[in-house]
Amino acid sequence: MVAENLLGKFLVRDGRTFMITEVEAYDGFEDKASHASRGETPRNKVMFGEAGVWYVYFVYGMHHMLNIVTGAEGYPAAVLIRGIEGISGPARLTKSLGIDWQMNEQKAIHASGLWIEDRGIIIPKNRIERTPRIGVAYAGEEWAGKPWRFCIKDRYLNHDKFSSPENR
DNA sequence: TAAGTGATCTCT
DNA sequence: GAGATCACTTAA
Repeated sequence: MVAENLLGKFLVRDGRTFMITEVEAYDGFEDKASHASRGETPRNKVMFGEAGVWYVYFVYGMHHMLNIVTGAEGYPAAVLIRGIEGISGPARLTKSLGIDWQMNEQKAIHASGLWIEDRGIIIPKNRIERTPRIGVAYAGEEWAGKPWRFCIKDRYLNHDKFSSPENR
């Protein structure tokens, strides 16, 4: 799965690099927790496009969320970047990196100012925690219960709010 | 634990 | 057009 492989890669923004520590997958037409589950709309159309493109949207009247599109063209899938080294929480992440709607539909390449680098770090399976996704209870048990959230179990990363997943 | 906040989607 | 909802955070 693509989501799991993003752990340990680096998010690069304006010359600053941050290791990705927490992600969630949203996959396919059936996934009731995904914006794509009710068909293509102006907002989610980027999820249906090519992989390697940012999907940024605005929720709760104040927060931007950063996702990377992963599926094949025509198949809606994306990974929500929920946390990076030193920062936990998807909205805090976008806020501190200055990411907003302008990044939506941009490619994750150097020219866009925001991209992902593989520096050869491999996170051992036993340091990866799998849990249900956060904040998607509305999707019903079947989909909200899917263990599609991945984070690095490392008490020395994200120690500020690392225990927040249990709070749900 | 609840309120804040506004874009987006669904239904009139 | 109106009303409900929401892949969250913060302060208490």
